[in-house]
Amino acid sequence: MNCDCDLEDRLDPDLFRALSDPNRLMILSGLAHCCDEPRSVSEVATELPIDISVVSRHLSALRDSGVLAAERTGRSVRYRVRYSALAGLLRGLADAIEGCQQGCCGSDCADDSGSVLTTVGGGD
Amino acid sequence: MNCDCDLEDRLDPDLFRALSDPNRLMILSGLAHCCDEPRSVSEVATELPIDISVVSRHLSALRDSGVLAAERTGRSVRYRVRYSALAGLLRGLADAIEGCQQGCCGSDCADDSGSVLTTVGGGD
DNA sequence: TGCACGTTTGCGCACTCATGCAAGTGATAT
DNA sequence: ATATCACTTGCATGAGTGCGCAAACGTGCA
Repeated sequence: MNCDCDLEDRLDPDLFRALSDPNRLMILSGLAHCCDEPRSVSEVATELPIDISVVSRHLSALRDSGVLAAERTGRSVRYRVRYSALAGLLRGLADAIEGCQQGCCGSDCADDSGSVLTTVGGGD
Repeated sequence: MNCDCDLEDRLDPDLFRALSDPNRLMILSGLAHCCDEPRSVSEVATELPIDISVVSRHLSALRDSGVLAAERTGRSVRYRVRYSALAGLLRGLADAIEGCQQGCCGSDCADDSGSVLTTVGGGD
């Protein structure tokens, strides 16, 4: 597919996988409301009904997928949300998706090119 | 948390769950490059190395999560990408995340309000 | 009515994953 | 050095999921 929208490169299963668990989303939401103020593992764990070892694993998963950043201070590890990176990823994905709709790809799929024009603005 | 960014409402585990499988993402990417031209289950299945019954299940999952729209024409079911809905969801989520960073929430987390200003522009 | 086609669903299997507990690691304080 | 604190890492278990095969379902055609 001769397309310039880079959609398949932006569709990362690992990122969505990290965001597919309710407890991980609660962790992300809680950290996001901290206004860039980092939180330690034990602080995050106090707000959740799961074992602190599980929280540690969830935080590591969110860090590995690029959602959170970790920083060691003394004997505690403080996590914070990578706001700009995450928002940028989501916006880039939104742009790539809408770019595909407007016919960025070549001739392999657009077997009737007129439909592109007739459906602009009328979709979902 | 007295926050007006609606972050936890936008963080839907089911949506991310639907996007967490590589084969489902290949289906979505393939359909997105069709420029709003619907594809039937069997047409989608020809481009994937998995059984058509599995493809049918994947398409249903993507439809249930709001990513795809389905329409029956004769004895075939044609799926298409809900470009605007999906892009809008992602942009709304990006806005909500960045809104949290800039201190939309109240006093429960921002225990030193000065850090909000000093970290603007210097994040991740 | 009978048949062919496209799609969906039941079922079993293999695999992944979230969870809790316990043990291990690293850093600080006494 | 020893103890304590914060976090991480095996390990086992139960739940969830992707997969293929076969049967069922729905639709259109002869």
